[in-house]
Amino acid sequence: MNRVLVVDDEPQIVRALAINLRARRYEVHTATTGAEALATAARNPPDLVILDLGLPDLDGVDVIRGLRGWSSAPILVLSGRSDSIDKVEALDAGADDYLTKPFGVDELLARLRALTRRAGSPESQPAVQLGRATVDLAARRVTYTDEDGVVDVRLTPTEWHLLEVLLRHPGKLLSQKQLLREVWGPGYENAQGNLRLYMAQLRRKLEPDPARPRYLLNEPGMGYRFDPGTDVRRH
Amino acid sequence: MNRVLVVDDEPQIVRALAINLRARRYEVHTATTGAEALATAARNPPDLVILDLGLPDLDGVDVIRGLRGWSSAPILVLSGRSDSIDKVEALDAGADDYLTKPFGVDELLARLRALTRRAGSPESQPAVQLGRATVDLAARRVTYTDEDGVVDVRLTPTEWHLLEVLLRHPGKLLSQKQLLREVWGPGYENAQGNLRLYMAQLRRKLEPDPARPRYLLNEPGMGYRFDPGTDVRRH
DNA sequence: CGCGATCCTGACACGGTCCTCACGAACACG
DNA sequence: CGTGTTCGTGAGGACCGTGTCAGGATCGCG
Repeated sequence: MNRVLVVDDEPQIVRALAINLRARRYEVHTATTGAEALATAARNPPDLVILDLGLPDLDGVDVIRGLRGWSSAPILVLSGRSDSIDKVEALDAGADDYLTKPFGVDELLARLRALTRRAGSPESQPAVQLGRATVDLAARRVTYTDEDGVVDVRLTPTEWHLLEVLLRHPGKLLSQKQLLREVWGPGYENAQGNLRLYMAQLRRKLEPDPARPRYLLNEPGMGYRFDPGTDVRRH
Repeated sequence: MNRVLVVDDEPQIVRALAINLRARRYEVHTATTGAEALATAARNPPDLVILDLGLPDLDGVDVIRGLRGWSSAPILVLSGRSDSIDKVEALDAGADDYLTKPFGVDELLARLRALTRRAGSPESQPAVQLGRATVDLAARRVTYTDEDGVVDVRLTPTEWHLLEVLLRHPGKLLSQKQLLREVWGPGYENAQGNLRLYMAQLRRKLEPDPARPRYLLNEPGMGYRFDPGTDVRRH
């Protein structure tokens, strides 16, 4: 929940933002053109996008549409133009916020917090229990309480990303395509063998009995779902 | 998903916003003080809040906290002050957007659309009841409330597809051809045996008495219909 | 350059799902 | 009462999706 894509045609602005964000524990990827932005986003699907509208190759609105085609990550638009029409177009194309230059870094960071807060809202609780395993989304940490003490469980980046997507939609069934798009980006939608493999690894590391999963469930032909053990049904 | 609470101490601004919003089919409630805002919100829980920070009685941030205590509706803050510190405080207190006066109405409306778009997407839970069975289309999950607790019911992909088509047209009669074309695609329009089989499976899994269906009904020679159980005992 | 961790691909066994076929029941009609 | 049609139900085999393992490619790092 902290991978940010920064897109701006002025390298010094990108650098400045990246430094600020990395200091706040964000994982930052950058791009200076629209095409590069879409390619980078596909390779490392972001949880958050900071997008300058004045790009040399593509119209900013087209970049928004390109991202919205497969990602639902919040998009914060930066722009030098303060015309009302530009803002309306960008927001209606799928952007979530619009900030005109020059801006204060404090304000930018506050708006990013507001966006991530809402994007991750359904899961306001930072720690999720899977039997004996405890997943702390905020701290990025998994512990397993064995018979004699707590043990740290190490997850690879891809395992984290997959687990995060599942845990963010408790009880909801996610199709293979959805999962592949979220974690590996579009273009990997047919790499189902991949998904099976990482699901198996997650089960091996988290489930009490990996052979018969209780939390990371599969519905044949449909997809996967995270079933919180004793959950409060809501509607 | 369209009830808006407008809070501003200047009545003419409230009036102007209310007119604009009502013209766009929003249901508008208003308040001119912080206390009144909290009271009105409690009486008519809003889906969206437009809040001016310069209120006479309460600090705006306190109003935000008061709302956030029980509501997760998006809050858009209006303010005459453009200081960075004010924005950061409001956003970190739980506001979702911050707009400084003077502002364009177009921009305000576009920001409202962006907020409702994101807040409204995870909701809209269309849970359909079929007697003791509950079908959650969004989560793709079916539960059956037995004498002793809730049991998960597993449906195969084709069963889901067929059920989905039926539930999307409540009470409407659908011919065999329509159903076959929708679920199996064109070319299978004569495989009526197929349809009978899967209808039987759905009834076995969902109906209280599969031999005498109450929800998944057949009209001989015509087709099938989903009767949303208004508990009309027919005989 | 070597080493470890991570990521991806291919292959196989198993279980579930899908479809076809066949038969009995209910009903309308002459 | 016989006949035809339509619907419900059961059983069987072909096929697809899933879990799992092994092995190679790639990347980061000392």
